[in-house]
Amino acid sequence: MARIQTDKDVSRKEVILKASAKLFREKGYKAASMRDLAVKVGVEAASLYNHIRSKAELLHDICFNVANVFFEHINTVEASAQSPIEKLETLLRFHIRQMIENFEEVYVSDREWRYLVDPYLSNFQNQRRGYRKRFATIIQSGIEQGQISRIDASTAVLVILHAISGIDSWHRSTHKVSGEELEENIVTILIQGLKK
Amino acid sequence: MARIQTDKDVSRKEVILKASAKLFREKGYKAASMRDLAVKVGVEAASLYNHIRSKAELLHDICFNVANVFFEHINTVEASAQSPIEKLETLLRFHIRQMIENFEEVYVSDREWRYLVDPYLSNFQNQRRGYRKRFATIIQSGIEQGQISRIDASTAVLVILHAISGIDSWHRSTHKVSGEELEENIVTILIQGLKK
DNA sequence: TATTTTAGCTAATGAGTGTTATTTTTGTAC
DNA sequence: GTACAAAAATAACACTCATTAGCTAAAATA
Repeated sequence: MARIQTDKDVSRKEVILKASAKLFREKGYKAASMRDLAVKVGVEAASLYNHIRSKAELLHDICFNVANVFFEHINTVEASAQSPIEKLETLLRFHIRQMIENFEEVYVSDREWRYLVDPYLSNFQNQRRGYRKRFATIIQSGIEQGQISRIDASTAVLVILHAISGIDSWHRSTHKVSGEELEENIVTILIQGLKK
Repeated sequence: MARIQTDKDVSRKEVILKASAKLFREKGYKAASMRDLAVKVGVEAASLYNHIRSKAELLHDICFNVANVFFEHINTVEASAQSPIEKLETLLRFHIRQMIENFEEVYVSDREWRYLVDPYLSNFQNQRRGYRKRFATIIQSGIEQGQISRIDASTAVLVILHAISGIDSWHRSTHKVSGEELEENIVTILIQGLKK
């Protein structure tokens, strides 16, 4: 009988959550089975239910944990005294770093959220829409102040956010470029492209 | 007994293929069942097998049809007399237009290819790698000719290709921006960002 | 019209799914 | 060592899945 390993403050649920993020990223939420997860954790499938309520709960926790991190960050950015284009760069760099440092969770939250069930699904979609709107508002004020060239702000948001999600390919390929280099390259391409 | 509707030259398999692309885009390959597909086509699930070999075959056909279109296009671009940055713009515009006009198939090929099974999976991955390499080579020669600023070419490819996949959100949302506007916006952001 | 081919149906199969109730084992405090 | 709670295992459940077999009706061909 193999117990779930837990170092210090890490609860068994957190161990399962971490493993599920990796599994969902590798196979996709629907294709990942609780038996797969059990193997990763080193335990029988049914035993997982001593610590979690359902498979859906795992996805839910991953998605909303990630969403909260980004929401807290944009709060501080909006409250700061930076210029629009500086704010934009701060947001962009935060996204890139999150994608690198917290890869599995951010990736799952980005690609698998659609398998959330209501009411969490609608909730998540609303949050997502809200975030993008606030992002677009920053770009819009950059345009109005003449710092950013006259493009459709919401298109710019889509381009930026999806460009960042491209990091997954970098993450999987053999890391020929360092995280710092990657960050600088992306910032160069996207910020320069927006500057007037 | 309800027959599958076919206008003139469209075979019943093609009707099923089209419906499956839409279904796979909406629900994801794994979450989409043959019973779902049967409903969409207006027939019993088992009847589908008079025209197709398997669910896997549908995904395979979608992915490789799309891949072939892009391969043929990059062949003509490489053979053309355009400058690197013009080639880049041509490729970019083609991607955008394909994403708009051929949305379901391109989207599925982009997001669901990982559910292909070997040997098709490896095959597809190799093609994909090859395409990106050729894309990166064009950017690289643009850098060497001083048209494009000195960034990592393969990162630029990732940014561009993923930025385009962001169009799905536009496609789903209420089309507030026209296809042409969208194209111009994206080209502005990405090409200007690369120009020296 | 008679015959063959195509395309649909119903029914069933076996494998895999998330999850549960129940029982057994483990670690810990007295 | 005994008692107790936490965490594991076992076995089973009700479902869904892609796919096959066998049969029938409709369409195409002659």
